[in-house]
Amino acid sequence: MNEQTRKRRPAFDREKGVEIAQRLFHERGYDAVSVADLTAALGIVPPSLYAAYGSKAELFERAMQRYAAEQALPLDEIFVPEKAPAQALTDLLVEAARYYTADDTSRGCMITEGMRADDRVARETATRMAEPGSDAIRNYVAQHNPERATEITDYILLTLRGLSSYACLGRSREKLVECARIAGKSLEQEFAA
Amino acid sequence: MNEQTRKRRPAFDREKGVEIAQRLFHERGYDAVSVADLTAALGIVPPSLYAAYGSKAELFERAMQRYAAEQALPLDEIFVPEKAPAQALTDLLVEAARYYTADDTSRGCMITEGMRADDRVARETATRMAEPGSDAIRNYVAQHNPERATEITDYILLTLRGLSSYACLGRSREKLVECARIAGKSLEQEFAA
DNA sequence: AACGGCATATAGCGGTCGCTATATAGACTG
DNA sequence: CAGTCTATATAGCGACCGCTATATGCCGTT
Repeated sequence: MNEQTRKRRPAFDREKGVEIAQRLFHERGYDAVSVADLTAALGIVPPSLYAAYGSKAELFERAMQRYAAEQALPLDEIFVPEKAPAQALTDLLVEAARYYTADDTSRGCMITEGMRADDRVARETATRMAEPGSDAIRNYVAQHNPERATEITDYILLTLRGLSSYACLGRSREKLVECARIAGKSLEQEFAA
Repeated sequence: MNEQTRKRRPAFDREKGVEIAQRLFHERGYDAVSVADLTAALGIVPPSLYAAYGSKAELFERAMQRYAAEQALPLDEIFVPEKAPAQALTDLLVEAARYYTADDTSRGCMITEGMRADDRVARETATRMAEPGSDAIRNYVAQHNPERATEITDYILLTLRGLSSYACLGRSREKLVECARIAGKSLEQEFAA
């Protein structure tokens, strides 16, 4: 019948494809996005996706790298020396609350949520991507309170997970920011002692 | 060939099936447990599962009800009148930390984690199951600090989600309990003011 | 003992999953 | 222009998904 559909279209934009995949994976999570969803969103067919990215998991990794490069919390700006540690870490939580609610459809932290994927490879990718951020927080805390560094860092990371999870439930930005502020009050006591 | 395999086995224990399903769903989450996993664990074939429970989603609901009945935090014991509110709520967080790490293979809160399932029906079931607990906490907080009840309750619920999420990552009971204690320090300030 | 009802069994439905073998169209090189 | 190479297209692989039509063995009733 309509043989013109076989007409080959021009090569698609790889980087644009990663951007679209990033949005999809962030909105729904690795497991809930199928290769069919991805190819439909990218306007291509499966062999093109595999030729360009290798696999769904590798495309996820590229999407995560793009996310980490563009959406990471600005730790450098938050951890400035002239700021009191408790204030800086509270700012970190509040800023996270804002980041996690910046987009109504892509809520929470893509890396944090990726660590809970059902797919083992995706989970390990996300866990690996999370390490630099965790290390940066741990290092900062250790500079100001080496004795309680582990405990305080765990508290921060746990609260960040709470913020991301709460954001994914659709809770408002105001709610999250208020929770971040309350969580920050514990830090004042930790650094005052 | 071996026609004796057709021999029908005695009826299986429905309640025992719910117990096994509860463990599986808690360990891996709704989406990651297939009907084949369930029937294999129960030692039955799919038609028996559907005859007994209706569907995977309905078996999940029964498993959740069993979990809520057996594993719910003892709010009655924690919210005793003679305890200071900040202390009671800190106890709640610490007790949650212990509950969420009671079993090495079934970590976190089954209801909390169920609220993030990919399947819409399972998610709504979990969300519905979570309401009584949230309401009980909100009522307790409102009795002691009506002006800040919403904010404090959100902070508690968010921290509980953080604890559950951290537990699912395999973090130790000691880590979780310490985080719960740190989180509790914010509450002292909230109720002192 | 005969029988009806039901929970089991076998077998397989239509659908989706991630992924790929093969063919062909277009771009680049000589 | 002819030839080569790559990225597209069609079509479909085997595996698994939740679920079920149908047949049969067992039990309780009479």
